[in-house]
Amino acid sequence: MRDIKEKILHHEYPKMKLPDERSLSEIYGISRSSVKRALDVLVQQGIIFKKRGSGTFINPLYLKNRAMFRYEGSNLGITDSFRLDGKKQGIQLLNYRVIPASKEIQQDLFLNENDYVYKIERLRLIDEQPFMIETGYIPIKILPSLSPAVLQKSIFNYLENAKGKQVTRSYLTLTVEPSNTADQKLLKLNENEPVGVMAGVFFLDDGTPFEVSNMRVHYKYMRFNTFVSVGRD
Amino acid sequence: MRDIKEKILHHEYPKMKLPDERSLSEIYGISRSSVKRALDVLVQQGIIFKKRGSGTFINPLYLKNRAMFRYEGSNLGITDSFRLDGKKQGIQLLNYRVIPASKEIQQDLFLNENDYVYKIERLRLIDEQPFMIETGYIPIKILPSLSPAVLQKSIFNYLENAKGKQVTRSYLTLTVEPSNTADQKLLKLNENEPVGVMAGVFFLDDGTPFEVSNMRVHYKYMRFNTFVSVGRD
DNA sequence: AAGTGGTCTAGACCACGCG
DNA sequence: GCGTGGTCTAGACCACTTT
Repeated sequence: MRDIKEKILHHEYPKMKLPDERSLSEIYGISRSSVKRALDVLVQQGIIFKKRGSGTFINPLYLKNRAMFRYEGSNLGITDSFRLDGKKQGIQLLNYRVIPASKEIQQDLFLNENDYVYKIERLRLIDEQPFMIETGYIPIKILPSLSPAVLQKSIFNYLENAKGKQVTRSYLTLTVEPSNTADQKLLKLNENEPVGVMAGVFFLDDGTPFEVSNMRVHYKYMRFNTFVSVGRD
Repeated sequence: MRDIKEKILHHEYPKMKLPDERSLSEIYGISRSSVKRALDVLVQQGIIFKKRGSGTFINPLYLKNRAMFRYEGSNLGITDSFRLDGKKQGIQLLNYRVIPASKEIQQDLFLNENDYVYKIERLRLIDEQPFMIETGYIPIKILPSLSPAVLQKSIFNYLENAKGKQVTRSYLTLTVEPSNTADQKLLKLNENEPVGVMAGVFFLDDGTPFEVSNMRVHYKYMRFNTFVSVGRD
């Protein structure tokens, strides 16, 4: 997959068409099924598309306008899902305590009756400008040692560096709401200025639900790019 | 896949856990590979998640979020992307004319200097309730015959039924804005009630950019579910 | 050690598009 | 008719979790 992607970017398929799957399987010395798995990922990323009976083609738009497609579902979490290019990020810890997991959170994180979670409220800033209020719930059994110092930085980075665990997926619901008084105060909004809300669960690479998060985002900073493809139901 | 989805929605897996893949393959009399393909789609849709060594679990958030109108990663287009379970949809044509494509639209739709596009403004309703203002630009050369009658219904369906072309992908940017006076009037919003904006391009299955669209959605009807996974590059 | 998902294989047969 | 992608099979072996 990596090799084919490279070749596409380096224009090594001048006819905008890939070799057929059976040839690719021979070229790379792998089974056709494996070729299919690889190509299906590229389809998902919008890089190629397949036409039954005709072949597999490179999406010209991907080459012409790579910037447009570059989210590629490959950015996740706060640290890089917002366009922070070179801007200075800040985190202000608003509140932080350990509480018993509510019924709802138990359900979302697959916890038991007597499991505890951190409740973490943070204000995120970019270039001194507050742009997001984040409320997160993390099971203490996943991160038994979480200090305020760590919470001033990216929890995801901490997880990866200190624990070798990666946050690889999230299931988020995006909605829109008028701002409430807390939003207005913390995010410096007027009464008629709204927030975007991203709420959901983050998962570790092994599938463990890791955090329930609710993010209220200043509307000017709320921007979400998505490449949608039709599913066959 | 359909059967399992049904069972999930009808809470027929009370432990939030599916049978293991080998059992499913026996239950349905299919190979384990086929079970995997089916489950992988449900994973992609954020309905379930898998934990190697443990099993396959239902995403509790998915059940919670089965609210009214959803725009899912797996569905596209207006007609079926919003889950309109039994509700009556309406379309009101606000405005409709042919204009030269602006520079920006030329770029987005890969048009030439002197190409023309339809500019189509429509108000969408659900159960008599207006919920979205839609402004679309479509090249006349793709749909030379577009009548107001067609515009009262789904353009995507028309494309598929009359022209045999399918809209299979879109690239959308989601943002949040305070409502303007036009929004307030058409969508029956108060001054401090916002709209969600979905703007982007729709593509045909052969990769042709087909429509530039801007959708302003009543905030109560704006709900976007997304399952993000980190790409392995 | 047993159970569960992850990856991969080598092939069969089907459905679609095109010459 | 032939070449192409689509679907499916029946298994092998690996990696991780739980008992």
